[in-house]
Order: sequence, then structure tokens, then C-alpha cells
Amino acid sequence: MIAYSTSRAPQEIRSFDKSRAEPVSFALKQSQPALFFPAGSEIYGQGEKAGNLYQVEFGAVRVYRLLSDGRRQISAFHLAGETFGFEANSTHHSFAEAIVGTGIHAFCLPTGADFSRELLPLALRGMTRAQEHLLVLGRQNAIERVAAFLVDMAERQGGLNEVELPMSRQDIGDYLGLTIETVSRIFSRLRSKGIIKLRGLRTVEISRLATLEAMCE
Amino acid sequence: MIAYSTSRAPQEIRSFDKSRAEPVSFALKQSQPALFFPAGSEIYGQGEKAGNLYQVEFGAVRVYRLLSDGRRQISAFHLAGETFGFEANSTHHSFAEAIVGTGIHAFCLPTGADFSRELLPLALRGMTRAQEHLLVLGRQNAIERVAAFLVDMAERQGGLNEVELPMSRQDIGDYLGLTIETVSRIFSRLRSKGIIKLRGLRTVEISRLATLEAMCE
DNA sequence: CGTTGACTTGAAGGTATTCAAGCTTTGTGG
DNA sequence: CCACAAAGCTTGAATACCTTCAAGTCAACG
Repeated sequence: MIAYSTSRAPQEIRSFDKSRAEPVSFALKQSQPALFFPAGSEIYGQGEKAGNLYQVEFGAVRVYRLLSDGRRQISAFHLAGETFGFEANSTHHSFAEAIVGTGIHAFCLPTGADFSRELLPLALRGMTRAQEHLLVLGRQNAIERVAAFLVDMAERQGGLNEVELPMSRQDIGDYLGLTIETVSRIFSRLRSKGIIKLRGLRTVEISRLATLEAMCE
Repeated sequence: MIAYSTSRAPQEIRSFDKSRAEPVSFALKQSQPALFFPAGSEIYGQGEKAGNLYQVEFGAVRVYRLLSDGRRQISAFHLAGETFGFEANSTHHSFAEAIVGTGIHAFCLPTGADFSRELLPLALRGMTRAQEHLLVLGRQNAIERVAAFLVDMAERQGGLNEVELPMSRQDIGDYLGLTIETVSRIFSRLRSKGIIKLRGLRTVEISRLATLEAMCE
């Protein structure tokens, strides 16, 4: 069993990077200042009242659910420019935490129709991603899951062959429905096959992207 | 490997049951007639242009994705009163099929802000369900998955202890990320423990709901 | 009444997990 | 800057769970 609580208070920040951001209207953007969340700090918790929309300025976020015995499933990672936090019934059904030191812009959500129109595409994109992830968890084996994860991370970082993984092996395991040992073994297998190189613990160079992509069709 | 294609053309129908329906505005409802889809027929396919919203009048629908080698993951079942079919980028990323003979009301979706406001809660509910299902597939074992499935079906059928399962064991397996043999074995195990009774192949009586619920916390 | 498809059950096998040990990296204090 | 401690990661061996393969049963239908 693993404990997942390391919470510190967020701090206000002033500057952030706006490249590759999902579009959110100017009116919304004015409503709240950007905040800095230290690594491991909670952004919101299950059961809390929802109503804010969050956009990552820099850093990375994990959104997850827990079973009563502590088993954890990360439903999504959110990187710079990505938006998260909208929920049904105005109540958070998940936890959100900063993985590393993370700058987040929070928007207070009015209930107007204009904002519904703006939010719907974001919600639908989130649902499409969740459905893709369901296919991975339900029907792919360990090596296919890790391949899918690496391909996704590479795409979201602009298609570079050098991918930064801000999250731990535990996070990756909890995202892919695997143990840390299995994730580690698969990384080693991909490395020994010459498909990836491990530049550092959190830096992966993808040597043969096409091979990796072929693994998760 | 299993083939999943048995498609016939839908037919127009005139009457349907409106109880327990998810709320959709009157204006939308006028736009299209209700259709009858025979068992196994396709409602829409992956890659098709989206734009309609569908509401089940009676029967049941499966929404799924395929891997290139034919492995299938059902992301959701939709029963009477439930709404489905909205997609990101106006393109279907999944297939939808009638499981049994099914009456479906199709709504043509205008792009106005009013409808966004109406659709957002439905989309968010869908995402919450997908996230719950991710936890099941990623972190629960076979018996917990089947328990979660039965509890969910019982709830959606009004909390009766007699549950109708319109779908086959193959469908259940492809929804839960298990094989039909495993699903069958778990049903037998639950039966021998006195937790459920199998009235027929597609009819389950839940004798001890609390026990079943405790299995999927 | 025989045939077909769906479901159940059994046995063997494979993949991921669990348990355990060792290694590497990171951070802290001297 | 080095030494040490702590945390995170990797690797190995044994185990467990689910799958695969196979046979047999049940139900629906012509």
C-alpha cells in the first residue's frame, strides 16, 4: 500500500508561457490570478465543490480516483497549455495534484450559455481521450500500454524524439493499470530492443517512433 | 478472433416509452423521426461525420472501439432514456450498434450556444462515467469488475433486484476487459456464493446487493 | 428432432504481480 | 565537496490470476 498525500499551499505567480495553449476566452482569463503549486500539492479533491476551470501554464498535473483500499487510477495527465477541472453536478469526482512545481491559471466559471459553448469542445475532447484510454486499459498488454503512453507523450510535446516525463514510474503505472516493476521492465525491454534510449530517469529518447506507433494499433 | 459485423437497415417507428429519459429540449426533439434498429445493426461508424444526438427509446446500444487486429473495447452501454452520439471534431471516434431491436430518436444538432448549454451536462456525465470505468479496468480484478457491472446495471434499471442483461457474455467481456470464459466463471462463482441467481441467461436476480456493492469500493 | 449459436466448465499455459534484494539518483548535513 | 540517508528505480524468482485451448451443455429455431 502506498500513501499519496504531500500537500502544501499554492502560491501566486506572475509570469507564464502561453505557447500551445487550448483556447479560452479573454473574459474568462481575467477572473483569477495564476498560482504556483509545489510538487505533490493538491489542486482539488474528490467531493469538493467544482466551479473553476484550470489551465496549466507550466509543469504537469495528475487527475486520479482512489478505491477504498488505496488503489489509484490516474485518468489523465495534463501538461502545459492543457485545460481541466470541469465536472458534472458541480462536484469533483477526482483528485487533481501538481506532479512537479506547476503554474496554474484558474478561471471562475459563470453559468452562462456562452461559456457552455466554449467548454463543450474541451469536454468532448476529454471524453474522446478517456475512451481511447479505456481501449488501452481494457484490451492492450503491458508493452502496448507503455508504447501508447510514450507515443502520446511525444505527440503532446510537439513530436520531438526527446520526451520529458515529469511523472514517476508509480504515476505511469497508475495511469496504465500496471505496477512500477512492470513499467520498469517494459522500459528496459524497449531499451534493449533499441526502440528507446533512457537519457535520464525522466528523459526518454525515442529512436524508432514508427515501431512504437505500430505497437499500439 | 471474432467478427463483429451484422448490419441491417433501420426502420421508422411511431411509438416509444418516455419514462426515465434524460432531458432534451422540445425544439431538438422535433427535428427527426424515431427509428427502429434491428439487433446488431450499426447506428454510426468510426470516421463517419457526426452531428446527430441519439436518445434510446427502448432496447440497448453498445458503443465501442476496435484495435487493428480486431480486439474490441466497449466504452459504454446505453439503455432506454439515455443519450449518446456527441463527439469532438464532428467525427465519430467509435462505433455504435443496437444490441437488441432498439428504438432510437435522432436529433439533428444545430451549432447554437443554446444547445451547447444543453449538451454540456450530458457530455460531462459521460466523462464522469468514463473515468469511473477507467478505475474499474485499470485497478479492479475480474470479480470486482463483474460486481461493478451488475451494480451499475441494477441502478440504471431503477434499483430492482431483477436485472435484465440485453447484451451477450461477449459484450460484457468486451466492456469489462475480460474474456467470455472469465465472465462466465465469475457469474458461476457469484451464484455458488448465493450473491446472485441466474433466472435465465440474460436475467440476473441480485440476492445480496450490499455484498455486491461492497466488492467494488 | 437435429442443428446452430451461446454459454459453461476443465486443464494447461502465459503474463503481470508480489516479494525481495540491489542499484542509482537526489537531497541534506557535516 | 563529500558522506550518508532516503527515495526512486531496476532486476530476479516465485506466485497468482486470467487467458487460451478444448470439450461439453443448454437453449432457440427451423
